[in-house]
Amino acid sequence: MSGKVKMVTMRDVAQASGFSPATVSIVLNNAPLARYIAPATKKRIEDAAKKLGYRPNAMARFLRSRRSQTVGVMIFDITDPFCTPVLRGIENALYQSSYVPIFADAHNQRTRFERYLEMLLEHHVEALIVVANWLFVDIQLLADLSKRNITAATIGWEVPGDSVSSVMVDNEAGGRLALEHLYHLGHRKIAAIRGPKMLIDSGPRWKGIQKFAHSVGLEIDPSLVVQLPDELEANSGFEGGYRFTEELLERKKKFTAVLAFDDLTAFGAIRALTKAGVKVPEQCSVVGFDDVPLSALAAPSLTTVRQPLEAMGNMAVNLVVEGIKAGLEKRDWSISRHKMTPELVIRDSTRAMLTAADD
Amino acid sequence: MSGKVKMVTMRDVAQASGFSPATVSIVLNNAPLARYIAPATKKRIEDAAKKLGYRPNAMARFLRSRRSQTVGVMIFDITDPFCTPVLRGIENALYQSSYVPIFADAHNQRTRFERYLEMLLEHHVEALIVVANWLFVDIQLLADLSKRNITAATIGWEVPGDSVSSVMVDNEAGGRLALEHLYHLGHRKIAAIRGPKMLIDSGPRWKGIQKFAHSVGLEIDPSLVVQLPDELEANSGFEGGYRFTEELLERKKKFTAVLAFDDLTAFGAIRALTKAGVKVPEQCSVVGFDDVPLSALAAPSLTTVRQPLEAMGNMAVNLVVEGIKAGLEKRDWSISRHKMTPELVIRDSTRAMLTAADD
DNA sequence: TGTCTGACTTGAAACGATTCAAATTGACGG
DNA sequence: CCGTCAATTTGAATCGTTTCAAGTCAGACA
Repeated sequence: MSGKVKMVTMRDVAQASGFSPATVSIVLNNAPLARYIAPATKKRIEDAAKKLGYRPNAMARFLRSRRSQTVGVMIFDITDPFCTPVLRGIENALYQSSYVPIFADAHNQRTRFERYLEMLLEHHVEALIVVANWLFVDIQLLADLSKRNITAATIGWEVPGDSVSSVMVDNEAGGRLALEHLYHLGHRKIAAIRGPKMLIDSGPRWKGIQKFAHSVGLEIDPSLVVQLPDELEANSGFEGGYRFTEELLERKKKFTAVLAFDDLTAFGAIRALTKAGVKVPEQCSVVGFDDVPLSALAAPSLTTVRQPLEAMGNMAVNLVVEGIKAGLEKRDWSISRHKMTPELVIRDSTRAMLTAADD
Repeated sequence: MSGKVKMVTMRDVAQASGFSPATVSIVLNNAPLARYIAPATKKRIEDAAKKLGYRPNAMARFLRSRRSQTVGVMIFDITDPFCTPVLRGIENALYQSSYVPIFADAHNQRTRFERYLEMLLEHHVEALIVVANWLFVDIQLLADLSKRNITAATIGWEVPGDSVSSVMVDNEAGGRLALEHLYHLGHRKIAAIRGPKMLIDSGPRWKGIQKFAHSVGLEIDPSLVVQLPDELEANSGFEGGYRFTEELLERKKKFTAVLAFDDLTAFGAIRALTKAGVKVPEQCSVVGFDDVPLSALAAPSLTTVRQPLEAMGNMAVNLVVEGIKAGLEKRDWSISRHKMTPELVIRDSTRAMLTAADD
């Protein structure tokens, strides 16, 4: 149908401008040597390039310069609403740095993770960013990357050793914020749905809660505490929240607030409460964690502890870009672990206790 | 830190196995010529490759064979919940075909779209898939792609001309399903929030509604119909739904159901109704369109017309993969336009009219 | 013995860019 | 008129694969 358009190569630009390919390369890339090129020459070359519609061939460029302008972005499950803002943050920061993201979604499966890793390596990504929030697969493989001089960063997870940078929220501070909020609203009988043991976030988040409770002399009734099981189903948070809230209700112990492990869990809890005829927030407050996008839209909108997801994506990119630069300049460089500060977002799912209440 | 690991090239495999690079290439790619290679040779080469941990260099391969194993995926706004399932569908299908997606998010901005297009071309993607649901940017540029022999497909939008395939939902059928449902529940005073004029979906969806109304002799009161403005804000659907429902309520005309343009609009409507003290679904039913992931989780969960989003992503990939194949074999090939059938998903935001009602 | 078949393998030329060491040029001081 | 120097520009090698036309070689056949 269409007459195959011949690709415009650097040769063509050289011919058109009357200089050699070497010069063209130097000018168009603004290489160090460009300092010595006469301004008139530069102009002629640039004009020729524009007129011909020259577009550098990223592949050919890589072959010589070892730079693919490409970064692997491995998401463990794009279906999880947590991931979208993070991805946005990553994408945006990469765009600023003129890198192009190669997208991989592991679907929470180890084999898929491995195969994608393989593919990313074949495509010679200059760095790898892994978003691994709700994840039950070990990612030790990442440690090997540093051997190949590929900088890597994880978001929402940490890899032991000193070869992978990471960006996480300060879970302990977040846990504290959540309980503090309920406490100040006057709640004392507080149920809690803890995160699965295997999740890295669960521990610190709970610790923050306990610390605050202790600091104000609040006792958390163990019979009002449940823990999500280790599962890797998508949306298992919602299901879990629903099921365990039902269980809490069946125990017939009174509570006026629920501290959910994350937003999805919170939605599950709200659903269970509503179904049981308990009005949120009138009769029971619920607070989540993460502030995934739908939390603002849901009815009632969710009070939650916000992770700065987009900023975390940004941060991870900045880290690996620094790593890439260091590698190029053969500078020393060491990984870093970032803890971002969470923020309480107050919406409609929590409410102050009526004066009548307490004990 | 780490001792730079030398890359294993095909040369190394050749040396190790005692054959020439040419033979190695033929064997490892299972090229046509492999028919003539002795089985013993194949085995030795494959063993050597495995032992050395050989990994083909995608870039070098491209340079010669013109195959990048790469497909561009341009999303107009990943923040829109509509996009996630589509992306999942695309990713999954590409993975099956051993293509790697290069991810681009236009943020609904023309300049960004153009720049990304440029970058994708530099990376020599073999095809391009564009997800463009809530989009106010013209994508005529896509037509140029066919000149470069790059097959393209759009999801949720159509490009005039015969150079770009497309996958859309059958909006007219969907509109019909929505109204039909409300009608069968006994609703007669139905408010409608139409989509923005510039959106390609708005027209057909409304047409489906009107056709059904006409077929059962239902009159849709024009004073109960509003139309969303042309805006490109993220979540403008939610805002719009909220604002226009408030407006409808102010008009003091009674209605028992709302036909929202899409799910986000529906959530906005529900929020406005709830705020005004109108209970959903007890006093007013609301039906959406799309079935974005959060529709199942929200409270009340949303009755909606489902677009098979993941399948649409799949479909688009199949189309472009066929296009790529045809191009390689120099076969003729022409684009196609697919209309997927929508499906009514009944959840908790709609309810049958009480007998007392009507007129 | 010489030639002819297959049946396998391979040499060498691309592909499009980058990178230095080296070439060219013109001017200038001696 | 020559040597030197600074200011520009370039030749040619190289990156790792793929691709055919062409090579090798053992045995079969005349």
